[in-house]
Amino acid sequence: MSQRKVAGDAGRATIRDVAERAGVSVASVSRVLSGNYPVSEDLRRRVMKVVRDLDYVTNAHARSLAGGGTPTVAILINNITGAAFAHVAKGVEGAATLRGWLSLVGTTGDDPERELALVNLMRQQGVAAVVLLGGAYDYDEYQLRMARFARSLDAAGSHLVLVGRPPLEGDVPATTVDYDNEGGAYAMASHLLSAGHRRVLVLPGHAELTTAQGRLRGAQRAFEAYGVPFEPGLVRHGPYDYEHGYEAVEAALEETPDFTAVLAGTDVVAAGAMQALRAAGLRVPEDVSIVGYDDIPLASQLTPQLTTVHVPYEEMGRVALRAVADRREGGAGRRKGSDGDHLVLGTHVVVRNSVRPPSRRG
Amino acid sequence: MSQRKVAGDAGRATIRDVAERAGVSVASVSRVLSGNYPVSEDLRRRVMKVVRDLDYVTNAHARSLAGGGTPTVAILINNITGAAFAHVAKGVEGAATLRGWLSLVGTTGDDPERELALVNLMRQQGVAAVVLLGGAYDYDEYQLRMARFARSLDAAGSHLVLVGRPPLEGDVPATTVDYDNEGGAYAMASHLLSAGHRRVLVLPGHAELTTAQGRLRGAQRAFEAYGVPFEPGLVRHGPYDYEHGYEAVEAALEETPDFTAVLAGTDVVAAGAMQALRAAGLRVPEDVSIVGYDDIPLASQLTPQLTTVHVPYEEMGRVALRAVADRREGGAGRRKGSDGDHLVLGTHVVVRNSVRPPSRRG
DNA sequence: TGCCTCACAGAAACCGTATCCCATACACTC
DNA sequence: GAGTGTATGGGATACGGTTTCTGTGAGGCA
Repeated sequence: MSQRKVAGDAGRATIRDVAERAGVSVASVSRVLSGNYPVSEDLRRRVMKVVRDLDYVTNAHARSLAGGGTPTVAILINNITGAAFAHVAKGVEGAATLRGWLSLVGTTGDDPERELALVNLMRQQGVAAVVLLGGAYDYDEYQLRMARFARSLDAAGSHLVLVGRPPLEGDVPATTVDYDNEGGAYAMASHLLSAGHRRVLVLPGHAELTTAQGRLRGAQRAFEAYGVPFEPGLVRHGPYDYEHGYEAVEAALEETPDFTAVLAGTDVVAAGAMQALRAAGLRVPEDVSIVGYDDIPLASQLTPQLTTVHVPYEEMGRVALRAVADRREGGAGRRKGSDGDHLVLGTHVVVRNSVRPPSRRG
Repeated sequence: MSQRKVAGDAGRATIRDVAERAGVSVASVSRVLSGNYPVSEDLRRRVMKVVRDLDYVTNAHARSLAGGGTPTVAILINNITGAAFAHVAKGVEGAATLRGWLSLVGTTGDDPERELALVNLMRQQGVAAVVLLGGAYDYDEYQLRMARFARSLDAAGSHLVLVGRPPLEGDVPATTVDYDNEGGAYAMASHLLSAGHRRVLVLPGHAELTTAQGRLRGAQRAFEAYGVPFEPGLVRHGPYDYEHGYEAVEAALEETPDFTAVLAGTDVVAAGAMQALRAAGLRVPEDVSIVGYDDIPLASQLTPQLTTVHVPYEEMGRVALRAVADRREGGAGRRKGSDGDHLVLGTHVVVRNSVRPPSRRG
């Protein structure tokens, strides 16, 4: 009698099918599977056998609708291809999996419209948190947008986490996980200065990008600390990509060729810069020293291996997830403005082979 | 009266809240929002205003339980950090977004247990398809595992897509998107041979990895075509990473130092090989030529820029999603063994600066 | 032996949305 | 002015689980 149902089953088996076939109630099956209620060994065995026979899995949608369900974190990235972001995603994903959480990844392609659409989509999914990665432009509008997102998610019982972005001002329900951008740049610049370099080409990134601003500021502070005048003419802004590194060095060799070192805002920019120097017949590090920022795998795969600033991307991801999980377990009604809203991780210089004392090439 | 509900609302607003506040029925709200049923302009306005006021979004779980819902693709990756995989993921994600589909990413960490767990998790989520990326070991067990996955997903109305993995034998409901692994290796080896190289160090990858087997086979065929004896002693197997490239070259320089070119199984392996050659005082490409495989961004960021085989990773991702979408729209009851189960994309050699005719170093 | 407690199983009430089926109002036609 | 068709809104139900509430048999104790 129940054979017909099972045989002609086009879609997936339901909990009712399992119950019927095992000769027990639906409630019992649910209890065996979720395991949060005592059941007799006999019942468990009978149910599990049918579950295996039917290759049954519970319907996650129904489950989460009924109140149970796996918590989910959404990770929103500008560009899944960026090496740094991949590491953060890995950290989040790993920590999520460890707790049995699920993680979703969406890419925004640097488009604010898509970012908005994705945040809403994630809200529909009822995610426990939305993790936003990557640098942000245009400080004022950014603050407004993010504050709206934060409140909107908060009202829906979710939470916004900003990773590698500037923290939000005022009383906004969001968590920020950041690293010491300026401090890393300070240390990196100090490293060059203490090696004797005085004329340093600085490629901090886009002027509007907060990350670039921090890195530039750190470099400036180091110059001040060493009593070396900082030359605005040796600063060149541009995107964080290989091409910019190449072109910036090309232009600098034309206009201000007396620099003895390059302080790149990113390892990828450094790779481009290195290539341009070589194309101009200059040796690295004998003629020109060069340093990067981020410590992605590329840094140790270049020749010479790149001295750079290690940013704990993967740990940032883990920390972000832990912050969300703690908040969720530590009771929902957490006080606004409580501590732990802004976590800052440290960075450090990784010394490899791309820096030498300045030559007298100039 | 309804004020109490709205004001004290801890979680998110429901469609009922919206209906009540707008003074219409739940059904009407649903119809306004999904837009697949005629509603009067007046009704639409009233409902939309309340939706905005309450910042309401529909519950995706409830929606998909009730039959509607956004199709979702799951992407399962070994390691999110791998550059090639990131590009496939990007292709899938992009194509999915274009159709309004959602995409989920999970990482297996090369662990078959986790792979199984993830496939089940995705089955629970009711995904439209599961896309599995990356090379696979152990041919026999692999076939069995995948066949089980395929049938299991198929029974649940979902579908398995293998990308960059060997196709399944027999009558299994799965789609494979592949590229011409062997052909690319053949072309790459021919490139070296036609430049005059005869003693070539080959680093195809792990011997059990099907990708490595294909690349090795392609190289062998090229040697045969050129009438050059293929030396098994110049083949060194190992993982697809930087360290293997370095160590393999180090060892080869010790044992069989007369090679004039390196045919690396991967761009990353090539990077390691290049570094080891430099460490031994050899110049690339003046003393030793070197080629890679994959054409990831790294290839053009090395010095010299790497000649390599371009694999259309992103397109593979797009193609994979298109295959799933077509199948889903083209009626569920597609005949088994129908065409389109195995799609093969072409590759081509990208010539850069890492190959020269052999020197008489030896 | 009778009563009470405990351990477990079943029935039923939700969770939030889509949709089927029916009711109503209005415009038209004859 | 009655009858028919069309456009649109509402009520009820289904989706597949979880959980609360209730019921029942077995065992412990007097």
